Amino acid sequence: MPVSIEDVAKKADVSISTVSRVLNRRNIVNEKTRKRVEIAIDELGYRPNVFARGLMLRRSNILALVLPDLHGEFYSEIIRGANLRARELGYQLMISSVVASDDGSTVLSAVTDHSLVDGIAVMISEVDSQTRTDLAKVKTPLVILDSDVEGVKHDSVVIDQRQGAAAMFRHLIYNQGTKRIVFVGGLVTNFDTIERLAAFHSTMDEANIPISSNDIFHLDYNYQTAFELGSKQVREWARSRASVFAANDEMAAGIIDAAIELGISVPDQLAVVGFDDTRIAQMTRPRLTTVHVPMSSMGSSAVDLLCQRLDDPQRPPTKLTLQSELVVRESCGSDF
Amino acid sequence: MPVSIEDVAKKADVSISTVSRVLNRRNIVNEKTRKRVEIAIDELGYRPNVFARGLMLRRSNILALVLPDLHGEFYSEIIRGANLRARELGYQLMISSVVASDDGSTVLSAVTDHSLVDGIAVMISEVDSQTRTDLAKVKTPLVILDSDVEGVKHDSVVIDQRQGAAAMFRHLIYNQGTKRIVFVGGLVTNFDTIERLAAFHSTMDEANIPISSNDIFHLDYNYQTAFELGSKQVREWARSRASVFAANDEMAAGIIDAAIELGISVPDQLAVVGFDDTRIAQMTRPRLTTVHVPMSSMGSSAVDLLCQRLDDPQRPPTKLTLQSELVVRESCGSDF
DNA sequence: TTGTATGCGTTATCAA
DNA sequence: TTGATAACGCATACAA
Repeated sequence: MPVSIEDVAKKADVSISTVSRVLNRRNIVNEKTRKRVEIAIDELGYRPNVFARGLMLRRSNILALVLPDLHGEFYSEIIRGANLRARELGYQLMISSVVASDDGSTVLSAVTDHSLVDGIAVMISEVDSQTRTDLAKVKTPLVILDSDVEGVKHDSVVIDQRQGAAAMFRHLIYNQGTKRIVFVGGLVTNFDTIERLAAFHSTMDEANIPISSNDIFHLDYNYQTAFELGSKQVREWARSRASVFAANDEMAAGIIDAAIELGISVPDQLAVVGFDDTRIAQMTRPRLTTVHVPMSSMGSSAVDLLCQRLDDPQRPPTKLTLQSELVVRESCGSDF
Repeated sequence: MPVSIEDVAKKADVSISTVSRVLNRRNIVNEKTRKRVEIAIDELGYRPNVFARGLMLRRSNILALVLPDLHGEFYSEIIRGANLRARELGYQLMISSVVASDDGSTVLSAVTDHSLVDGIAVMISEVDSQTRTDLAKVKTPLVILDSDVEGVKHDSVVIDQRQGAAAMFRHLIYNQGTKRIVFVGGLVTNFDTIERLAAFHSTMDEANIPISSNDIFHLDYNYQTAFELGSKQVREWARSRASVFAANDEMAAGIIDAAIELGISVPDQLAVVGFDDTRIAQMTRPRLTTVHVPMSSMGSSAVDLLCQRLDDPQRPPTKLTLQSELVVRESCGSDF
């Protein structure tokens, strides 16, 4: 049933090599016979068999994107960016995500098992040594997204979150006159949280504001848990005129809703800011002051880097740093 | 560099057929030699070449998921469900999405070009005849998501939205006493919109409430446009105690925010309901009354159907209907 | 400019 | 229970 290169050759009355040439290096083949072959290809609806071709070329034109989770706007934007760019460059994208039970190694193997992918973009948010050693073993071109796995000489795309976070803290401190900032982050082991926490400490130091360890919370990036935390804490926070820095927009939204439910006005009585600048940021009331993270660019850049390496394997490892940017909207207030 | 089945054979001092047998039909091979082969495989870190194997088996264990867009919670949940199930069943998932400029055919060809996928799940929201004829040509196992392409005898997964939408309209009419419902849908050509509009008409007929054509709007499923529409219309709607049915949660959120911005209370002065039950539904204030659509089930069911067909190509075409369900929360009010 | 022949790494058939 | 060998569909070095 499937039509092969041989069928085309027969129909066009040429050899299979000629057909192959028409398909690949069009130039060296005679204008007339080329036409004939092309017609045959068209009429037969011939499509080269990817397996056979892959066997020769050792290329599939498939890229893999491995994400820690598929939940939420953040990841879907990365997928979107990656997918778009991949198509532009003539690649297909395979998606994989870590299931709860997985550890880093499972994921990688899940993808590398399919030796067919030409390259893999992996987002690593939790950096443990297991993942690190696993990664070192991979021979397929690899791009690390988000976090930076030291000692592994792969390409990577990272966000300069320290700078974005610092801009946010400074805005809160110097423009809004905040004297106390509550930090609501993700897990302690989460790379993003670590980075933002670092920015938190340095900026507060710089402003000579002490940080109470009671003002640092580690949640899970979800609306619901943030809402629950907010329900308990929001009164006290408001009383001391604190500002709340949530490490993503969802948690910010959760805290805002908790505050409103308790009759505390945001931003008048409590400033709450987010991170990422997902669409949620414009859907809350007040709209979120947040830090814009170029999510879809992360995806497309990862694909770019991957393709560049495929074109030139000798290329020295590149670390691409994307900027994050403070976006001031309403939730941080402007007059207290 | 890549270790082949021959290397393993040499190391284990057997023929390649024995190695192959160990890999596939373990039973017919002697316990001792099997052990030897397995050790060799392990030590060499051998992984069968997917291309060569695919060439023989005509199977890649890759499924494709083609979506009209990658924006938003709705699609990402479908991807999530599909991805999870695919992994459970030992498949990898390839994602493709329609870019704005694409028509239906481009998408399909983009995937089918890679003759390597074992099956394709396509979500079709806009049904035009072009897509229809294109689909008919595809010989790869196909599952149609969401809409129902008549005359094409493929498997499909659809949502019983009429029933969910009808439940919503009835709730509005009989429980909430609404006398006027404003319908805010997507494009006129959009399958979901068509279905829900049908439910709208029949339920209103059933209740003997006339529908003014001025009360039917066709937007684009986005927050922003809904917000803009709301900003213009919301006063008038509230004045006549209308209820607003938005065809997805995002638009409902947009309208609610527009209302609130104009000092109109939801649901006290205006009831607004959504559709889909994405996470947004719980993040608005008031929380959205909406219709739950089993998004991740759509994804996983599509994968299921695909795999079932792969196992049994003769199987008669199956149409799987997933139920939608009214979820009453706060935005529809309960006392007017 | 075109055709012939070889090999890519598997699985499957058939003999041993 | 094992091994030799023929496909699978394609790209390519080499010959014509």
